[in-house]
Amino acid sequence: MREAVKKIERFYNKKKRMPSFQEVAELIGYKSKNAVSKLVDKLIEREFLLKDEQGRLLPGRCMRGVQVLGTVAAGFPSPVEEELCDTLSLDEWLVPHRESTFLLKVTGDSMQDAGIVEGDMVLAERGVQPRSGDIVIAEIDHEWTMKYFVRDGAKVVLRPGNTKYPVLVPRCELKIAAIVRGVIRKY
Amino acid sequence: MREAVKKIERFYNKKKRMPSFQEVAELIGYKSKNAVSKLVDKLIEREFLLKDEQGRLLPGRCMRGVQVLGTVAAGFPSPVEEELCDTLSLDEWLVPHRESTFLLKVTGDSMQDAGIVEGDMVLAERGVQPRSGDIVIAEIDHEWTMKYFVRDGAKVVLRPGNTKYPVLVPRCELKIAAIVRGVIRKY
DNA sequence: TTGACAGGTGAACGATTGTTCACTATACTA
DNA sequence: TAGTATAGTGAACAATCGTTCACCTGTCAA
Repeated sequence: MREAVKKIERFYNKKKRMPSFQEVAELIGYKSKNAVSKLVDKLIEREFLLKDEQGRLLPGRCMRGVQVLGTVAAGFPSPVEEELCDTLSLDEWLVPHRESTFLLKVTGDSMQDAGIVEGDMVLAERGVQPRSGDIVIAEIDHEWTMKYFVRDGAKVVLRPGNTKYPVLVPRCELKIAAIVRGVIRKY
Repeated sequence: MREAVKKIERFYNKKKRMPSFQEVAELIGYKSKNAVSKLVDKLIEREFLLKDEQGRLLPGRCMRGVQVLGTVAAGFPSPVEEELCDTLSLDEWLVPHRESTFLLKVTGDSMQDAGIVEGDMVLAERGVQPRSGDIVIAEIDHEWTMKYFVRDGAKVVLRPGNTKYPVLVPRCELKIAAIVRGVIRKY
């Protein structure tokens, strides 16, 4: 049962598509597609799988993404609780609009107080109106930089997340290219 | 051409499976599957799509994931360069082993010098041998915490990423549950 | 001992799959 | 003006799809 889900999952990760009923049969060791049909019904009930309108298999919520557990400081979930956990696809969670989103590598330490350090990847979204306090990717006086976007009365300034650096006041022009939607660091 | 890719991409994101040739025809406005067949051949050549061994469509590298651009401080890519960019699936990039990886919400500020602040999500992987300098999720003297794992001679200590807090030396027992593989922050 | 039931087999079904062929229309080249 | 790719149509093809039916096992409770 649980074993079958894992095998289907492996198939999906390798081939990047869901198996057919016949392939599931071969995967598990069944000799009949009917056995698969009954198994699939149960897996759908437990949300491991989905079916499209033509009966083909689709990955359920449990097939893609990462398990989400509790919090670090507030204690660690027991193995029993883990079974009840939710799963989350990083792509779907972090990237609502694929076309206008892109990834940018960070250099410099001008945003380190915001927890963004050299080597981090930044998820930025184009074509969104920035609000005061947002972190933005901007072109100020023909130079590209990442800073806090702050509306100070009628004026707009770019404030770094590091007291070592000065607040930038646009002299001739300020173009907001994108706002930062997320930060990703990989060790 | 580019339009067709976008329509297929939308189909894939919505239905979580690739369309059949007939569905592509309806999507684009073709009345013949053969027209699709010829179009697909070209899209495969440009790596927008793939085919499996049975001729079905698979998402190519360009269909999933986020565009990766240059660096922030080192200048901003021009629109021409963007076309040459690579794409990256966050799930595949950050989660090599789905079964042993999980997501944990961070509370407290004990790792803020490492750029991990309250509210961040931490990607942790179970069952890996920690090396000195790794950030780990550990149970020290029956309490769960996230700290640097430091091998100090023969002894092992847990060092926080914040000078406000003391270095933890395990009194009775220290269990390393997982090592931190990544940090994710969403605004 | 009997009955019900869950789990699996095997075969047949219509529907849909991707492929292929002959054919038409448009656009561009020589 | 004739010739040649390019792009799309429409129909036929075998193969595969998921579904469904009757049937064969065990297992467990009454």
